[in-house]
Amino acid sequence: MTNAPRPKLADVARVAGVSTGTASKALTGRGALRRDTRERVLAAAEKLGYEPNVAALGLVSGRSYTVGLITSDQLGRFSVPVMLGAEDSLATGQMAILFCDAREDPVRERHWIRTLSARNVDGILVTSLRSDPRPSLSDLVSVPVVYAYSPSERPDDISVVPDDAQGGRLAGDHLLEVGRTRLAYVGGPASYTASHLRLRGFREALAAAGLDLTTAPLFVSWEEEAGRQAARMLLRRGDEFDGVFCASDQIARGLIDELSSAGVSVPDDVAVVGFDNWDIMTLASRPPITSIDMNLTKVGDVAARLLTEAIAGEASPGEHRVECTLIVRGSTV
Amino acid sequence: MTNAPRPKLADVARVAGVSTGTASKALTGRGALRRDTRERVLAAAEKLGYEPNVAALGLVSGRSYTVGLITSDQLGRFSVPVMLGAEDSLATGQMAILFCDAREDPVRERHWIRTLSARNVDGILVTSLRSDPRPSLSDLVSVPVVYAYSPSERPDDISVVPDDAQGGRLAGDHLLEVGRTRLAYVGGPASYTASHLRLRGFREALAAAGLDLTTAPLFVSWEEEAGRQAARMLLRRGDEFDGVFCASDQIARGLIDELSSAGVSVPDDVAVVGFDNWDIMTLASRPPITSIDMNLTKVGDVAARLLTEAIAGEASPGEHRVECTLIVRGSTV
DNA sequence: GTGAAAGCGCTAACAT
DNA sequence: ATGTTAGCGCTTTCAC
Repeated sequence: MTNAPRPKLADVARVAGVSTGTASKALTGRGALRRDTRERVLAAAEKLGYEPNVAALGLVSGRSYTVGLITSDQLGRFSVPVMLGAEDSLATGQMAILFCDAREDPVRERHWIRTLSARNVDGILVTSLRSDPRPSLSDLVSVPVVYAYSPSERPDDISVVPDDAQGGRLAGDHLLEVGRTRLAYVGGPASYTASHLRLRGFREALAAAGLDLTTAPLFVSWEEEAGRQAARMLLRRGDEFDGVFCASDQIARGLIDELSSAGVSVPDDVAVVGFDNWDIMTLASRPPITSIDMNLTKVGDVAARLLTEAIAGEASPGEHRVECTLIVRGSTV
Repeated sequence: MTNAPRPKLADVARVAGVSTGTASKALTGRGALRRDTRERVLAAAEKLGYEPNVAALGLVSGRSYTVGLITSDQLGRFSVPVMLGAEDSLATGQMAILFCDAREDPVRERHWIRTLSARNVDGILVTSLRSDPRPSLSDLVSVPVVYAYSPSERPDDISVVPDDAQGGRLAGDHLLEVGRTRLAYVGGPASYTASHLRLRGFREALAAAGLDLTTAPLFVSWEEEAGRQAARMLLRRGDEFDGVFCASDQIARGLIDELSSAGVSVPDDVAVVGFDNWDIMTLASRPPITSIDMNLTKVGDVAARLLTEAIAGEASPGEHRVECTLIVRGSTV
């Protein structure tokens, strides 16, 4: 707990032998000043370790150099990379981030909206766990809002989402490349948009090769146990299959586990592709799982960039998609 | 993007037919006012949807009603619950949280310290992934700092940590209760304080029953694969054992997996207790894993409370420990 | 090119 | 009990 009150502009001005007005111009770079005056001020500021008081800046500019980050859903594996990506690009722009956890609760969300508006935030970033569209906040606030991961219901809002369909295509292309032709799909719950988008992309890839799924798509829950069940169902059906695309790494891990127990070799008999590229799952599985990475950090980064632009008055409405990436591991090669 | 400039105190005062000074007294509850005057002001504020401008408050009070939350380590599974716990108790106190990710990088940490001081934060919460002591920030800042999860090196700083030793005792007591007497310990890397504290507590529990480990403690890495290796080592040693305490759920899962493959039944032949209570691991394992929960949300909550107190001038220096909890599942019963 | 002064929204002394 | 006013730290006209 060091003390010594922080130096203010008046201190800098005094040390530099100028008025506060001049010091301000020198520090902000606005207005016309003699070179040596400017340098004297800069030197004084440096010497004193001067940092402008953000509250004062905010009062005069009406801005806060702060954005709100509302996580509308259980904060977890998905939101965190998005947050970090956003933080990175906002922080380099001198923006600070107010962290607001709304826990899927509209009441808490309202509370945060009020708080953020009282704090004059320059913009708001909204992120959720589910990739399904969420209600727009645009009518409630007077600053730009960008939705990351889970898009707004309103198409003219600014949203950034992973390209699930393209991820599905990657999975399909890869399985075809490693010579698989009798393919199955195990999605998450049918209530999730992502389950369908990933399937659609997967089918598009197969269609481009003149193929389709060998056996009807399965929709289960996201967990490992669901993957085990799915494996049992596929085996029981009796349809021959040599490749499976699972909509989560957890499903993939459970499925691989059960296939192995049943004497089916992965990848020799059946190649498996997962989704999420969650290393805790992909690397712990035997064999490790080939997976689709949603590049969530990039999602956050792009969202933050768009927010910064929107704050500057350059809006780019609509849904922006971030490409997925294929990570090849032992479950397919 | 609703517009309409936010009402200010002057607007409230005008509507209520009083001066701004009076309106301020009514709203803050300070000073003496006639009851109906106060109510008129309150009604006007309510009607206009008035929220005080935080920048102005900050300028006059020198406070910001904001705390910085610095995550000094890769933000992940451990930091997130701590953050959420902290958020919860700070938000109810009208405090907002500035989210600062320092990524284990001292340079970034310095950057944030400067930023936070420019923003006049009222206090700082520091959280890290590792439970080993970290360098103190006290000499760099002029506001209270509380360290959550990873304590400060300086014993007179305020730190909040999970009680690893007590967690180890819980594990020991439980294994004894379910009738196990030939016990082994598999820790994380020896470089982690937590590996030793958990072992110490475990041994204390055994000692209280006149026992000690049957076989020398193992120190491996935290992952599943390490658990598998540990299982092989224990089996190879040939020492008989009927209970194992693992310092992470990942280790426990790998160990259970390998024991099962080797024909050793869990929990019939060997009971296993994990640590972290990470459901992705504990529930996906077969059998599900009995584990020790560090109550990280509580750690964050306590840290936030202590920070609030410290800001109010009531310091409670020292290391505060939060108790762990035993969660019983199929791997021991 | 530089300084003086007003004003951002609010609170707290001080008048009345 | 209420109104008036100074001032928090800064930027920005407006004079000089």
